Amino acid sequence: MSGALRYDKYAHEPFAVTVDLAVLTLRAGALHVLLVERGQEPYAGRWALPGGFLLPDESAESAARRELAEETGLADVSGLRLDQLRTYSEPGRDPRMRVVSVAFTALLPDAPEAHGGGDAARARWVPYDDARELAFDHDRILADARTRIGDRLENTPAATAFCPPEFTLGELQQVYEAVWGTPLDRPNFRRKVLAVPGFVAPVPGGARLTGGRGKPAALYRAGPAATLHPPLLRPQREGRTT
Amino acid sequence: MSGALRYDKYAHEPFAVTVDLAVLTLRAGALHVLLVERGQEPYAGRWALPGGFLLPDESAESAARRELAEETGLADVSGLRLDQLRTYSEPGRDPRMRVVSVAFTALLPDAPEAHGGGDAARARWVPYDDARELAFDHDRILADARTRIGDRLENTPAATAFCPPEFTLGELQQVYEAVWGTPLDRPNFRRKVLAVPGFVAPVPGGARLTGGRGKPAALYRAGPAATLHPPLLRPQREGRTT
DNA sequence: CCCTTTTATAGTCGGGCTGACCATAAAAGG
DNA sequence: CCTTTTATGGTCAGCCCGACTATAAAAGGG
Repeated sequence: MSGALRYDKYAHEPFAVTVDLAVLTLRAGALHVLLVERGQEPYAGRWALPGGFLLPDESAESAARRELAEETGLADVSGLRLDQLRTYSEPGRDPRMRVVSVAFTALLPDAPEAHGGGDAARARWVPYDDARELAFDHDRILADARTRIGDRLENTPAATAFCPPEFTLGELQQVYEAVWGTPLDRPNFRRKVLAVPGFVAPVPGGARLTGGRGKPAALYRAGPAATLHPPLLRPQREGRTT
Repeated sequence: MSGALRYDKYAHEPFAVTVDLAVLTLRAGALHVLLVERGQEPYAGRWALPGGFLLPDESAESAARRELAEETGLADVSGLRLDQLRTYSEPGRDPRMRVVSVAFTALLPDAPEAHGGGDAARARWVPYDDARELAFDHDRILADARTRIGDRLENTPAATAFCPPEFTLGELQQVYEAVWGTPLDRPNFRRKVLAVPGFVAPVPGGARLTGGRGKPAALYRAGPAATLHPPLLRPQREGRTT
């Protein structure tokens, strides 16, 4: 380590600060996560969440947005919503030195194929269940991200972030089913979604025809609500003591 | 700033990492927060949330627990639950240098008077509404903490953390009313609390007599549940577009 | 000592939401 | 033309909820 920082009357060791991103999308009805292949030690050749170091004059949110653009080549990063997940600071989570990492979640509609860029040797969308044995403590970060997203689906319109600008209620239901891992009753789901003011709004005149196999579904857009009242609670989670 | 850290092929500026604590309690039916008076610049003489720097070999959670013990002299810090709130990393939040701060919340039963220690010139319990114009961005952290705690009261037994080991349902209701800022109907509150499995359990044989003004209330202890099913939702929050 | 006040607790009742269904509509495919 | 598939509409009983009334058991005051 290089010199200690002088601050008040203490001498403080410096820390490296990074961001990690759990970027989730839905492909073919299954939850996928964006991973990059590490090019160097430690964990060379292992898959990891995209991320990187904070620059001297940017916030963690800015760094997360920059890294996302650099490592994935996504175009519309500016309009994308990033949510802080939590911060991981255990000593030893990076074998080389003290690294404190601020983790974020981001949700995308069905994704353009990612092309690795920046530090990442390669970038790929991986089915959530196949994303195991990641570098560092990224297994845990990813699990925390899924838990958090599942909770947010109950109280916020976050599910619409997985959908294109115009979507059917069937697509929205697929989001809930994929994230919660539970099948839902279609008529009841529709009734509850439409009962929440500001969750979704029908697009003025349209229905979707050519693609569908059955009766064409009505199209909706995300509504103005920031929170869902009443919430869309998951089916019976029993009271876990854990 | 002193030397930059060498990491991978980049040279990274070092950051100072701190923890800040929003420690809340209930006194006389009102929400109070633990504040310390700053002894030095910047913000000398201003009130601030307790906190401090991470040591080289401790996690943010460990640092938060240590700082809480040092600055308040509380005895039972080991059994106390700390929850990560979020991390604040905007450049300029500390006028001297880059400081990234991980904020925590902690909930206490009616509190032993805090005696300042460690860095803090003085430590005091301050009514939540009087805690304004704090140092740094602590106004915002404190507001975020209250929002978070309010949400947690809906889905977790967090409210019991404000109560002594044995408490009445009236005391528990005061917690909800103080945090949410809303009066609740007593019979309905009782019915809902008792309907949640594992939220509270009656203490084997007791009722509380001497202190009370009216009919003595039954005593309860916190139950084993980690989440509340069904949740105790706040009264009609309208769907805010914000 | 009685009566009022205060707090705890029990119960009631109608409306609304929920889950489990059943029914119908509108397309594609053979 | 008939089957399959998906979307959408409707029903119905049960539960939860908010609002409210009633009763019980203590303290306090005249």
